[in-house]
Amino acid sequence: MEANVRAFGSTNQQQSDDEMMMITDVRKGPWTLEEDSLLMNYVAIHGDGRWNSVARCAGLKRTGKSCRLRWLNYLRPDVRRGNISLQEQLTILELHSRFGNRWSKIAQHLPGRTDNEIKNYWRTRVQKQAKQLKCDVNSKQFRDAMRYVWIPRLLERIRATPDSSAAQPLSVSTTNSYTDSSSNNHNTDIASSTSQVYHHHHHHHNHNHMTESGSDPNFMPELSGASSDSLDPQVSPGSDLTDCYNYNLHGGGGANNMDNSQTGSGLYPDNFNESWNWLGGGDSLDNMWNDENIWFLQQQLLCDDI
DNA sequence: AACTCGTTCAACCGCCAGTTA
DNA sequence: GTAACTGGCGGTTGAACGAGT
Repeated sequence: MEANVRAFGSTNQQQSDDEMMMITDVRKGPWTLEEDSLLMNYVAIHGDGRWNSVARCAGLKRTGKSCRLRWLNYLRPDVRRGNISLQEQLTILELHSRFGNRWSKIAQHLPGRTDNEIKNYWRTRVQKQAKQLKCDVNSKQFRDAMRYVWIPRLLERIRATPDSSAAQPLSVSTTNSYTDSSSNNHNTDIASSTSQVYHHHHHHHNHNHMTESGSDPNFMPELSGASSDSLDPQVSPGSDLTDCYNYNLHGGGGANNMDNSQTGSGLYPDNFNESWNWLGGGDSLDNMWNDENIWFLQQQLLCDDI
């Protein structure tokens, strides 16, 4: 699995990486326990930054970039990995609508989360749903789906969730303890030190029956004040956005702004209803845009100005 | 049991902007 | 001014895993 690969390339940067490594073999691939230990110990003493120097002085046959990535995404003390809370999901959706694929910008508003994790979340969860809806993740249809469905439903779920009832044991490492993180490994032979890969899987399908609502077309700008910065981290029992789909556009008898006139106008793909219906559900869809919800949004606006 | 397939996520790559000599 | 260096970013890849058959 591990690979000692002679670095090569045509750019100046890659050449500099080569030179930094004294034209020796550069290790690539998963980090070993020993490498993590070397890096953590070095950073603990000397601090981070100057990553090429870190790699060299710590005795790691890694590029500075690799060390930086490992530290930022895995080893640093405040990194959080694992289940993404409802608030975090909400924040990601909202911030992505504002910033697009500027993952680091989004990550700034999610303490402990890395741009890499948010990017992975988006690609694996959100883009998957776009694919199921047979629309492009950047399409208006999909943006509207987020605006009118996911975000209202997330808000509803957040509101409906007592402070701790939605929280599952945080399956993330909140410290840089190698023991903590490795304890989450699945079938990883730590002793072999050939890989130290953390895996966790979300297989929650906690299909709550929530209300859904259509909403003000200006919803997103108003919601733009929301930020997880001001919210306690919670862990969603299901970070999969499908949890938010559990409703029936036409069933359940609820009012819905995504009515036939909209779906028939090309705003939503032909299979839109089917894409939602596969999740089941059938709740009342009205009342989302009631005073309480507006109040909730206003509170979020007050909490943070991004 | 063995195989295929889909999902997840750690880690890599190329590019670029900022900094330094 | 500029070439080299460094770090940050977004896109992509592929190994590991679970589920399904």
